[in-house]
Amino acid sequence: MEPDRRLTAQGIERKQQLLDRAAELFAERGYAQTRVIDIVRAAGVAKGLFYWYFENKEALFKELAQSIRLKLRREQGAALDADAPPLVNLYRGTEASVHFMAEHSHFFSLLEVEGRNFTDVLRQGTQQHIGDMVRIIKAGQADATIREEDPSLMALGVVGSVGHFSHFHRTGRISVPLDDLAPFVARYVVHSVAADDQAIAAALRGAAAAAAT
Amino acid sequence: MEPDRRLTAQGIERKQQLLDRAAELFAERGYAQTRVIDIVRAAGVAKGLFYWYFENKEALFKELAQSIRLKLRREQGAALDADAPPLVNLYRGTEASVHFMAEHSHFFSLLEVEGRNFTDVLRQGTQQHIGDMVRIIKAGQADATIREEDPSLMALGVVGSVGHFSHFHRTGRISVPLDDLAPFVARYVVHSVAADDQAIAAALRGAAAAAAT
Amino acid sequence: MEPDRRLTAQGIERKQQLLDRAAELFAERGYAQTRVIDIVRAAGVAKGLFYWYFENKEALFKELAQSIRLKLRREQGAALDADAPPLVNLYRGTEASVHFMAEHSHFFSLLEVEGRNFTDVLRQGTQQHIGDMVRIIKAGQADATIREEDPSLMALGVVGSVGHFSHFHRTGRISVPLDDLAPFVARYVVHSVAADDQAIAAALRGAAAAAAT
Amino acid sequence: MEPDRRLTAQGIERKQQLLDRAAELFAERGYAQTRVIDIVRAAGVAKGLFYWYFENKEALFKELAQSIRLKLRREQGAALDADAPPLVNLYRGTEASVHFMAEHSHFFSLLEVEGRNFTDVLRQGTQQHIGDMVRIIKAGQADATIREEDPSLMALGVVGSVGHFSHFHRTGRISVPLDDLAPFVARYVVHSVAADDQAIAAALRGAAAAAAT
DNA sequence: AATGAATGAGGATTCATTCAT
DNA sequence: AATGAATGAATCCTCATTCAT
Repeated sequence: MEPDRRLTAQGIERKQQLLDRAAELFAERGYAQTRVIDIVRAAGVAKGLFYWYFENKEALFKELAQSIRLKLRREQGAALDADAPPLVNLYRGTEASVHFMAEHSHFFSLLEVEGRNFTDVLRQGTQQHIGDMVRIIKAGQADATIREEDPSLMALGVVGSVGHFSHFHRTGRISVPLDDLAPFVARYVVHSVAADDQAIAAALRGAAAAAAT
Repeated sequence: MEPDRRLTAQGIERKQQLLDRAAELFAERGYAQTRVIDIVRAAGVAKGLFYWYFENKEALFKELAQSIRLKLRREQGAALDADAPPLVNLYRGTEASVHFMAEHSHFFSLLEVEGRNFTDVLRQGTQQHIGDMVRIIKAGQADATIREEDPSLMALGVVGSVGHFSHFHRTGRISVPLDDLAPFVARYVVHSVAADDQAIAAALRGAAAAAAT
Repeated sequence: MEPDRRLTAQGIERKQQLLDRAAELFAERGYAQTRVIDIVRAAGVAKGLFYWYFENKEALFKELAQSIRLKLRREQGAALDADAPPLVNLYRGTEASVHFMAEHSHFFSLLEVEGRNFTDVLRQGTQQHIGDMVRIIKAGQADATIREEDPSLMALGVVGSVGHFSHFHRTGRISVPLDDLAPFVARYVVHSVAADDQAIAAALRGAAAAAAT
Repeated sequence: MEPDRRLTAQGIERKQQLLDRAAELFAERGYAQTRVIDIVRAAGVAKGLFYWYFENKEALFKELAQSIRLKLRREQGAALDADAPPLVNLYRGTEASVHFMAEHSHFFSLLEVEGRNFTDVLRQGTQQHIGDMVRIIKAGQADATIREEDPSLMALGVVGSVGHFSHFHRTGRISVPLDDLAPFVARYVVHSVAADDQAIAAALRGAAAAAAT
């Protein structure tokens, strides 16, 4: 009816259970194919209880969206280091992103499966990420290590590659272990945007050095 | 039960009507949110007729999938030229693909929205495309114009980039006109996989020459 | 609309085809489970043609009922011979009935399956048969070869036995060949109604003698 | 999907309500002519509840079949007494069966109307009954009170007679009161199978003596 | 808080019948 | 006469949501 009640510790846990199970099921089968009864069963509670914690199925979905939004936002800043050379930063950020997306494959599956209903989250989520990328790319163009093309397009290219490789890894299309895949993707995007052979060589050296620390 | 009948010209047209309207509606709202009655209304026929042409809703969906698969395959073959240097082939194939996907954004929206239900189509559809890419990449590695990395991964990178840029274009995230975007993407993937500056320069020159013909 | 038209020879044949196929299918699966399309397919004609010959599905059924009614009536008188001793008559009539029902198992299956819709046929059909039986039984009671019980009940017993054994034979429950079954049933009903051992012995002797002719 | 839940007393009652109403309606109009909504209306509950208790319409039907089967089996065991002389046992069993079938005419109408769909139930249900009969008949042949004929055929004859007389009584063809009909049928089947006059006389005496207890 | 029974709107599918050719 | 495409009423079943306990 108007679930907005103050919850006990137990209640919070229960609710989280429901959210988590729902996220899994939505990611697996999609929103429409997941019945409320599937969710409550997975969470081991009675059907009626669902409506104690959530107004309805859609409300749960929105809450899920909100929580994903938060999670993404929290993690994002961490990956980049403003002081490193742009291409090295790009390399390391990419490597980190691939790892991050693999760890939360769950959420990203859901985002993909129900992308239509997550338009805003996807926009907002990538918005910031892309903004970061654009800044790095512009810096690289300034010191001539990144080639002169529309920075926004290149940023989309980078973000897209990370997303795609992660997707393929998540869905079993790529069987290469994550620890090999992440540096591969990093090299891949560096090549995609770098100005020339020299810039590439320097970036890879820099990344190796940073990793050695 | 049995729709597999031989159809008259009129019948083929009617059936295509239904397929087209369904594709539109599925792309707009998704499979589950599209009722059979919505499809027949959009096509201007009675509900019962749907079942004259299709076994059921799912069968129509599969036929749609099949037709997309065919379209892709047909187009892909045409784009490539076995005799050209690998990187030039890659360039031109990429450019063509971006155009093709933009022209059929309809279908590709559907593929994305209902990807989960198209798993097999997507697999099979991209399978061949990726196979072509792998072959090109291996040829490039043989003549040292493409760098030495796992060819399958690089192929996925190329195919993924095309897909992602197309998606961004389709969803309005990219406002650059298609005639500028396609060569940009082609350059982008050439950079992603090329062995060195020299190979890139040669490829771009080759592509320009071919285009001038 | 108003199929009552004068039919050509071809037309009569076609119509009979439809009736025959329908009878088979109704007997196999029942009326409701038989679709019009099943009937026309079995008869090898187009669906629309059905309605040229019959007002609708129910009308066909009624015509079928009518034709069964006629067939039964025509056959019935033939089996009995007024001059023979009652028990011999009973014996021979029973034997003949078992054969007759086996030959037309088709119709009887239909009668059973759709008994509810054949109430009148069943009534009328058995009415006469039972009437004949009652007459025989009364004759037997008059000459003390059949025991003194309600003649109608005994007649029902005899008719019921014939029907039941035929049914079991038709449905494969009885694997005894028809030429053994028929005399068995005849003996069985003679025992059921005969007054005493002596009457039975005489009847069996009489039947054997008649058969020898 | 899953109805197999443990039910509360209330639930059992509700479910029985549905079963009973369904049995009535099926017997009246037949399975196909009875809509789910007719059943729930007759039971005074909402449509959806039907599917809480039953997987689907067919499942209810099968459960009905099962319950009839059980009822028959239970009753049949009770009617027979292993120690009595075979023909007496036959007499008494027959009498009891006629009463039983009259009391549950409901179910038996259903069995007849939907016999085609109850094939397995009918088989299994009568299987045991006939098995019992065969045993009795063999015992009777052993002590020479039942004539030497195929025991299975005779058993079918006995069971058939009971069924047929019950049917005629149920459908109003026989107006004799049940308390007169039952002994008549018992006498009838005794005559059908007995070896000779002496055996019959003994059986009738035995049955009368047992009834006097 | 918790349960699970109860409700009913919504949507897919079937099939007798009609109709244009 | 004949065809097979077209129609839509009828019916089964699903599932989100509500409710009594």
